[in-house]
Amino acid sequence: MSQHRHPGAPGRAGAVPALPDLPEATVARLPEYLRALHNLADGGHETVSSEGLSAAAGVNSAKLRKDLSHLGSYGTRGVGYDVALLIEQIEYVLGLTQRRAVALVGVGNLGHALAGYDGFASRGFRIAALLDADPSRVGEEINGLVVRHVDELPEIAVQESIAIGVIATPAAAAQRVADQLVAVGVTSILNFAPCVLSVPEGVDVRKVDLAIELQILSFHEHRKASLTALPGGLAATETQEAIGT
Amino acid sequence: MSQHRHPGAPGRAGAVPALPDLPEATVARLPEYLRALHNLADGGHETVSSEGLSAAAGVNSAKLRKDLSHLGSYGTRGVGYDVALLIEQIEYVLGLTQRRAVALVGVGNLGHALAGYDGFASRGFRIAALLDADPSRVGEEINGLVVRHVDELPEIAVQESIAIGVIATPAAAAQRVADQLVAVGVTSILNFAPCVLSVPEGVDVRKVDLAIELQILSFHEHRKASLTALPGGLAATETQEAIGT
DNA sequence: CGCGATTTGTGCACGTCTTCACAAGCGCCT
DNA sequence: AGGCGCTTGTGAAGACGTGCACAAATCGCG
Repeated sequence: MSQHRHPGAPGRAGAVPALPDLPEATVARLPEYLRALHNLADGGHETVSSEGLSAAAGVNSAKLRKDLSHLGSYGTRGVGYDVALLIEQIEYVLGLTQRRAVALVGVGNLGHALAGYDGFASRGFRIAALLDADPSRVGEEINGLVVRHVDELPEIAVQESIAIGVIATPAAAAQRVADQLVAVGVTSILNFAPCVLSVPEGVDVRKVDLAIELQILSFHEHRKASLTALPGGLAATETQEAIGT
Repeated sequence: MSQHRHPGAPGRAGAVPALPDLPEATVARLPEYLRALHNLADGGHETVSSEGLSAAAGVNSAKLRKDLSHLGSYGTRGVGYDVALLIEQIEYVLGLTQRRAVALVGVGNLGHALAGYDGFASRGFRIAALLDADPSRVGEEINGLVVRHVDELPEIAVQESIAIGVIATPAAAAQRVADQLVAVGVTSILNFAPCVLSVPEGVDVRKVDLAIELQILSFHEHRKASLTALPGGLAATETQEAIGT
């Protein structure tokens, strides 16, 4: 594919490709850059400036340049970044060069939607298994996959090389599922259940709580309301989403 | 007792009490504290120490105390925090004393699930309208609500006092929907579409992108794999990923 | 009534993240 | 070849967030 140098993917047999030690904040933005870059590539752009890309990703351009500089020097001064090369680099760093297998546990309301969400497949992931603890749900077919019982996890994990577990169960069941996932060697968990998971060191958990997002918005609504009600108190406190057009 | 002013004393109906100026990081954690507090209250606890609450919320206890101190002084040294009082205070600050009406736009795969998610109702929100641009979806009934066409938004917004808009449409439609929401006065948007929204100043947008969460986990998987490959080389799972040449 | 056990609230130091501003590098045009 | 305009990459400064460690406050008990 590329005759470009691969600083992140050296051919040295046995050597570990030195992953740059990226700041967490940068890691969290890379997927956004990646999405913007794919859009640009689809639009026929071959290069893009930090200004252009940062606008497409909704961030400050200096921040974007600093983020990218952590990956190495893939831009050309006076020109910008090669879109295809940058996509390749970010995908490599994010570990998306291999399609990771995801096990989704909990096929209720939300789980159903996640199972049918094609954004996973289109961005480097493969839902390899649907699991549920409820026997009445086992056997159901969703999107071409048959729901299996969560106790089958050990065999499935080996068979499918599960890399990531997604928990979409009720809160009460989440910790137990997390324990089961950890037991079969899963070290990355995405938790949609509204509860705190306790996992051993070395296991990464990310949490998505839909109600929390609304509550944060509610705070800002409340705050905006109280500000406009105050006489002469129009504080210019911007939030982070000022994306000019 | 302290003669502290109670910024959130819910007794005062007319005047809007000055909201403390909270750090964003604190605001983002308050909902988590609130959830933990509700659990404690259900469990019969009347008071809780910062140590106990922080464990239940999965954070450092010093951080918790600092967060709460921003709300005012609602703890008692030597005792802890009054659970009921703290719930009341946090709910007040987050603006949850009134049940906010949410309009959900996009009743596809994900939208369906969100419409049926009872976590919204149980945490202070009311899904007041389901909207879609697709005429073939209009009229469908989900969870007791009938899907209406998105062009009816203006009337619905007034009728239902919509406070928050949730966008669960495909990315291509999201900006248009956002514009429509802003046009009817919505100033808080939760966006599930994988794209950047451009909105006028004063409108808050929060974004939830499920694939991005997985990609962040993927990075850490990738990183862990490259690290464990260092000593002795047990990385049978991921060695093939460093195909460079 | 005073003392010790307990827990909050916070000053301080440290690390991370953001943003500005600009030198260095690159390509194009004359 | 040389100059000019454009863009990257980065040093430095400041804002923000975190966590330790401890004084101040409170309760219970003898």
